[in-house]
Amino acid sequence: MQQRIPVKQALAGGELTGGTITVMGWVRTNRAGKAVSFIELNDGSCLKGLQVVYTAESLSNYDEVSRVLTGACLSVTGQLAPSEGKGQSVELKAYTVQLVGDCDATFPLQKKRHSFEYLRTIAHLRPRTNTFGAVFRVRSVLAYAIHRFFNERGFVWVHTPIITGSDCEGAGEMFRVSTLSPTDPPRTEGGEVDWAQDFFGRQTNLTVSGQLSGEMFALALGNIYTFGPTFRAENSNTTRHASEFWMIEPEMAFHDLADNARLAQDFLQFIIRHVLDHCPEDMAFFDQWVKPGIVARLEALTTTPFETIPYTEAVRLLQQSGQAFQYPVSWGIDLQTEHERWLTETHVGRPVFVIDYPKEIKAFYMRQNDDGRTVAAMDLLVPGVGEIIGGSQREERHDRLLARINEMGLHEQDYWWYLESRRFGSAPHAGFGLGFERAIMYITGMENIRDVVPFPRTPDNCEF
RNA sequence: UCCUGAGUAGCUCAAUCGGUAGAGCGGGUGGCUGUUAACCACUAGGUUGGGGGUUCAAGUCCCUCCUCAGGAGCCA
Repeated sequence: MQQRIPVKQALAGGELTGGTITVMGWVRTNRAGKAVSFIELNDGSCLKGLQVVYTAESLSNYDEVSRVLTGACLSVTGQLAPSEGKGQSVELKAYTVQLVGDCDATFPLQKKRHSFEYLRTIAHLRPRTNTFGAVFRVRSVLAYAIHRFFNERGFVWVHTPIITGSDCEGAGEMFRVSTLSPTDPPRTEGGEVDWAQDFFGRQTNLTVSGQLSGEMFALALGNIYTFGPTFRAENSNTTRHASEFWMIEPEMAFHDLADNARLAQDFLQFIIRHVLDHCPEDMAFFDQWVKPGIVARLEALTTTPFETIPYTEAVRLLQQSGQAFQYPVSWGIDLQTEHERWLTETHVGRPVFVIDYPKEIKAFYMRQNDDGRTVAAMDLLVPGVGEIIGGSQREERHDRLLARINEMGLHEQDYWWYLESRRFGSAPHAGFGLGFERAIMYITGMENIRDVVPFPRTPDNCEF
C-alpha cells in the first residue's frame, strides 16, 4: 500500500509541515460548509484526530466526501499546513480523499458520549472510541513496562503452561480441557467417564495460576516471572472479576517476605511511572473524563512508600475504628471487602500491605511463621480496586510443607514434584501475583474489568 | 450463587394521582465564508424487553420469564 503517516506523527508537525503526506483512518466527524469543510480523522495512533480541510474546488469527488458519515474509512493525501483555525496547530489540506470503506447511518457509534454498558454490546467497535482507544494503548504500554522492569533486573520470563494436568493449584474452579464427546464419552466398567482415554490420558484443565511451575524455575534460574492468560471458572459477577484475565507472577529465590513487599512496591511504582511518562495524553484524558485527580494520585504514589500493617494490627484497628461493619471483625476471620476498603481508603488513604495472616485462611504453600498461627502472606490493597497483589514467602521446609498439606486434607501424591523441590536443594523463596487488568483499572480509573479487556469473558458472556 | 435496581425512537433520557408517548443527539432535505460534540430551519423515526392479568383506560398497578447493571461471596 501507499506509505501512510500516523496521525500522531502528523500532529507533531516538525519536518513534515509544508510537505505532502497521506494519512489513513476513520472519520470521527464531518462538518460540511458551503465554502470550506472539515473532517476529523482518527487512526488510533493517538487520542487526537487530524483535521482534514477540503473544498469543492480542491476535490474532484467533493459531493461524495461531503456526504461521508462518522465511521467511514478514508485515505487522505494533502499538504500538512499550520492550521488557519483555532484548536489545532496543524491540519491537512486535502488534494485527494479516497473512500476506503464507506459507513452508513446505522453505525452505532456517534459523536457523543455513550454509556460503557452500551459499548460492551458493541465490543467489536468500541476500540474506535476515545476512551477505549486510550485504555488499550495504555494496556499495551503497561505490558511493555512490566517486561522492561523485570528484564532490567535480570528476571527470566518463563512461559508456564496454559493447559495443566494438576487439579491442585488451589485457586478456584477450573475450566476442563477435553477432546472427549460431551454426549457420549468413554466409560469405565463402573460407569464413570474414563478420563484415561482423553487426549492427555488424564483430566486436564486451563491454568488458574502459574505459581507452582514458576517456583520450580525460581529454584533453578533465581529470579523469574510469568506473564500470561489465566482462567477461572468461578461464577463471579463483579466489576473486578473475569473468567479470562492476565496475571503477572514473579518468583524470587533467596527472598523473604520483606524482600517480596519491597519488590512489589518498586514494581508498581516503576510501571506507573512508565505509563505516566509515556502516555501523558491518554492519562490526561482519563483525568478529565473518567477519574478526576487520577494523575495527581498516581504521581504521589510513585514517590511515597506503601504502608505495611500486620493482620493482627489491622484487626485491632478495624475493631477500634468505630465503624459499623456489616461483618464483625475478630482475629481469625478473612477480611471482607468493606474492611479492606476502610483500611486502604479511609485509614491509610493509599496502598497498604497487610501481612502475616492466620494460616487457616491462606494457602498451604505459604511459609509458617514462628508464632505457630500465622503465615508469611501479603495482600496489597489499593483504594478503589481492593486487592491488587496477593503473595507470600513460600514454605521451603519439606516437613512443614508436607504437614500442612496433610492438615488441610490435600493429597500428598498430587504434589509429588512440588514436594521434591523441597527435597533437592530447597531454598527460601517468595513471590506474588498481580492481576494485570486490576493494575490497568487502578491506573486508568476505569471501574469495570470488562472495560479494560478487549473482548471480556464473564459468566454467560462469550460474545465476540 | 444471593441481594437490590433498571429495561421507553439508532443513542442518552423525560412522561405528575392510571387519562392523547416527548426532547436532545444521530439520520434525511435545505441554508450557512474557517468549523471544532459546528450552527439555523424543516422532516422521518415507537408492538414502551417477552408473555399473562386488573381496569372504561396501563409506559405507569399485579404475576411470570428474559436481559443488563450495581452490591455481596470467591479472588487477581
